[in-house]
Amino acid sequence: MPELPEVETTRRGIEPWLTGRRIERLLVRERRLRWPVPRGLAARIAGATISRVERRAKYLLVHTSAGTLILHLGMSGSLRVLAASAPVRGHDHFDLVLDSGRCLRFNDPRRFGCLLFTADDPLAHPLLAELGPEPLSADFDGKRLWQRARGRRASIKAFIMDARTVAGVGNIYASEALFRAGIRPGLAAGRVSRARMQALAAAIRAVLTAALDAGGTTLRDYVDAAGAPGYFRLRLAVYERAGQPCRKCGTPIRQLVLGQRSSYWCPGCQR
DNA sequence: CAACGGACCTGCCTGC
DNA sequence: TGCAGGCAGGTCCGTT
Repeated sequence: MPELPEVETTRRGIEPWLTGRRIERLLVRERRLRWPVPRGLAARIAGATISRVERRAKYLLVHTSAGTLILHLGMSGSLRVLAASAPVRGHDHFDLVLDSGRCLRFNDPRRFGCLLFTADDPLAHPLLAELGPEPLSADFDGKRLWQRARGRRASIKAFIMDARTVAGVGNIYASEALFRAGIRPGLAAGRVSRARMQALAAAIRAVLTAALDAGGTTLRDYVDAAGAPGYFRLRLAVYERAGQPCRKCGTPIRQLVLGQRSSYWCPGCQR
């Protein structure tokens, strides 16, 4: 799935096509997503005007005059802006049809994504209320990371992938950020020094920014709003590079499983 | 509370 | 060739 850079790339791609448009209708072909698409949502949203498209963590929030659509891409989801008449392909689960003749089409083979709705403040929605700070915002720093890690015995990798610690860091960028910060992924979070947490916060910010500049990472399914892949895969230092030489020191990259997720690291560069 | 395993789902790859 | 098993970018939920 899409982690923060892929979701933000999607947001930037769809936003100009959506803002100011009227929703003609919501066409749901498959309501069985991570949570069922709410019954009656189509009737509720039809005719509403879209005011803006926001991202919080890996959620996309489509603000409209009727309320806010809450979207998540799950592991394999993507959103594209297409002509409303474009031929439907497998796993095209819903279209948000706009008055421009185009539609926002959601495709998700694994159906881990979702389409929900709230008429209230979306940031107060149960799925969003407990999220940690945005990593590219000013209220995210190493001091905060360090304070939260006190007494934690879980691995530093699992710790930074916990959305309550920091929002938007998934499996790829967790490994990549730890490589950049020189920290072994299996180290207990509570044993990482304050100085190294500062380096880690900076590394998270740097890797997400670099990935964003490259349009994200495409491993399998991800495409942006225009159907194009992201090119950060070419620049991954460790992710899915087990056995290959570290680009910095030549040591073979190692793979291990932490919290049921594959993790990659360089024994030469990471302590 | 923190930590862990299971659950949700399809597609693709490997090995027997 | 066919089939079982494992794995994949997320994250909620129930249990220890």
